[in-house]
Amino acid sequence: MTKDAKISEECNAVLSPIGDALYVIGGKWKLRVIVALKEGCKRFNEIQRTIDGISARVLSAELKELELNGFVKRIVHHTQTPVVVEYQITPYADTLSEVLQALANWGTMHRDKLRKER
Amino acid sequence: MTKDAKISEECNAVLSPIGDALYVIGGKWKLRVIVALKEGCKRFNEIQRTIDGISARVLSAELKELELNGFVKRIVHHTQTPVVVEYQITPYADTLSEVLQALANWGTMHRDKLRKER
DNA sequence: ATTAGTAGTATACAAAAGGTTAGTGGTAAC
DNA sequence: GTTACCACTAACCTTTTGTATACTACTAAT
Repeated sequence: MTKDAKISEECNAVLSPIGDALYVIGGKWKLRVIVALKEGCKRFNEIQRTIDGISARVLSAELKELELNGFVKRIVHHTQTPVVVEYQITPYADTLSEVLQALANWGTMHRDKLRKER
Repeated sequence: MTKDAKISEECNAVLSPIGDALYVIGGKWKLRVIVALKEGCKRFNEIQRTIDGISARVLSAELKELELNGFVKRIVHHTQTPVVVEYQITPYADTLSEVLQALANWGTMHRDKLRKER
């Protein structure tokens, strides 16, 4: 096996799961929406107010994708009019806690580093 | 303090560091490039061959950004012509190991789950 | 009666990200 | 002598992502 092929093989053992992960939770908003739901947001407008800068159109699309991937459950309460819609995180979303923790830790560390450098 | 304001405050304590992290290492390619370099890739074309689907134009841009953020060092060897360029990961890139590990673990788990569901 | 809130969708547009193709100027292998 | 490798870059195009505005249809507060 050539050197290149060996590197490539080892690489892909790490690259492809990371690719799989980024495929579902990558992008600007997905993790943020999950965090917002985790922290107790349930209603559409509540989520939008919490996540700075997200538009209704994008939030709507993100919620749909997250539902498709099993992170979120959409519950419609027909008990009264107008309809009340509630979004719940599923237990599967909890499997992301390590990823979220690692990202939050690193983000905090990185910001501190930038502050000291200036 | 209202309920919404409280949720919002707690949320942002987690959301803003995650936002900071995604700002520098978010996007389709950054983490992949870092992994490739970590695993021993050093040369431009070698990296491009390893990361499936990346174009020279995009790789070039990603490497520049990574250099700017202190993850990568670009070293030009003028010893011979044509010039040989080497990319090295910096120790700062190692601070990402927890994030990478968490993502790779989750990606592996997620793929297994999808395989079983089908 | 007006205003705001609910949970979105439709439309149109702008910006960002990424892909494709071609090309540089040299060297080294077939 | 043709081809391929090296490390890119420029120009151009497409796709993705996001923004802004308006709208629905109903309720509750001012």
